[in-house]
Amino acid sequence: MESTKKRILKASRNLFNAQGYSNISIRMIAKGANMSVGNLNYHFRKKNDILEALYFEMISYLDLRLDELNQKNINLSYLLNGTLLNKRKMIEYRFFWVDLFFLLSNSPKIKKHFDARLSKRKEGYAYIFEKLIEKKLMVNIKKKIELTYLTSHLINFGNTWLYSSVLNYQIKDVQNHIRQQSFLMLSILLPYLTNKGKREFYGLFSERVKNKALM
Amino acid sequence: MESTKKRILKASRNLFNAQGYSNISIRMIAKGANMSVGNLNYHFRKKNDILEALYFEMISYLDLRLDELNQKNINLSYLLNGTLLNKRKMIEYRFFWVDLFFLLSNSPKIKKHFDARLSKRKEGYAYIFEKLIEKKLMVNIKKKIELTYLTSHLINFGNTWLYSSVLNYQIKDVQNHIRQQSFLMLSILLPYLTNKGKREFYGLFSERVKNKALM
DNA sequence: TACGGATTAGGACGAATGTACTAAAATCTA
DNA sequence: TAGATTTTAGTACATTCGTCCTAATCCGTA
Repeated sequence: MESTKKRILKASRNLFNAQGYSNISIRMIAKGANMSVGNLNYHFRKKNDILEALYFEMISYLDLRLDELNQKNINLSYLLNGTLLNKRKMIEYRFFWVDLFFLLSNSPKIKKHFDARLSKRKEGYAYIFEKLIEKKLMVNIKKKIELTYLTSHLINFGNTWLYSSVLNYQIKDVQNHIRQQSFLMLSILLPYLTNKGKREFYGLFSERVKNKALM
Repeated sequence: MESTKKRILKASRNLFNAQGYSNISIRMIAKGANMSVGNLNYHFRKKNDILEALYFEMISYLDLRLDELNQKNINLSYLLNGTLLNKRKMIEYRFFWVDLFFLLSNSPKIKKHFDARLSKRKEGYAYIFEKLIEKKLMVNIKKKIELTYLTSHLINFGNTWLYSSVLNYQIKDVQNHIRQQSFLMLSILLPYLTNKGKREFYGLFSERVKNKALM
């Protein structure tokens, strides 16, 4: 029972990632999961139910990380690792991030959760800034509008890096790509780091990528 | 003859913007343009032909601006105005930028042009940086990797700001939204501006938005 | 072993899609 | 005005889609 559902979700995810949600039919999923259409329909009455199950599979992981934020020791190394973990999970469900607008407008349930998550993410970044400034890793940004801009850029990057990726590159080495994109994300913060912060950033940088080309 | 094609394109654009390319059928377009399906099919044999016509309608405008870059006097005011113009055009064809990945994968012709455009855009930014540094509006970035990051952020923002917008906001006042997004885009450059550059930026800022809230 | 609910398969249904075809109408040209 | 070409409308076609329905099968339990 349980394993059949998992089997369906796994097949769906693979097919969605390969060809996009709209291009995959119920019949293709059934074939991919080695079962009949009727059986598939027994476990998931609507195609949308599969989408929602996959979304919450992914987002519960991301939410967990967001909720734990205030128990963690925030520094650039932690941020990099967190970003790597998030991006790894996102790329497992990349079909979603590549088609975000369409999928959100087709599922009010997902849309609702996604919207509520936005304000939590903003709070998360405010907390991160606070801690980085405390540790003298980040400069104290005086102008409030600059802080708002910075937050927007980080949030938008989180939503769109995969979308941008599929537009601009053919991703060959997934792990390497995730590393690149994580550094690219952190680089939004870079000009607002103190010298101490910048040293930490470039330390992580040379440690992680070493002799790998970044572009 | 010519005006019939225009009528079809206009109706298509409106419908695509309102409901998305995939959700609009040939029959709906025909109804929107006050003509029969048969007639529509006479002017555009494939639905894809409409998409391609719309794309080149939009992109030829953007390409024009890109090609003229080296004849222009580059400063922050020029950049802001250019960004405003581009965004205005993009929002007229917003269906495209909200569904970019899907549409690119469905039209090799568009995909090819889009890819070729990427390197031209990179060159454009390199030219802009050069001119801004010459005029002591921007600091000379020593680390090459930082310059690469900066370029990526600008290009990705250009591709995804509309995508982000529909995710996070309900756009009510279009003109105001375009202004906000243009400043948000310029703010990517902000930490790399000299004091002179920063003054120019905030000068434009207070001049343009005055008493309008930005967020 | 017999019963009953859970699971599976297969097919049917109605709706919608993009495109092709045909004939009528409108417009242009000589 | 007569003939030819372009434009228009209406319909047909084949396909695909998500979902529903029914009957067969499996499997744990009494």
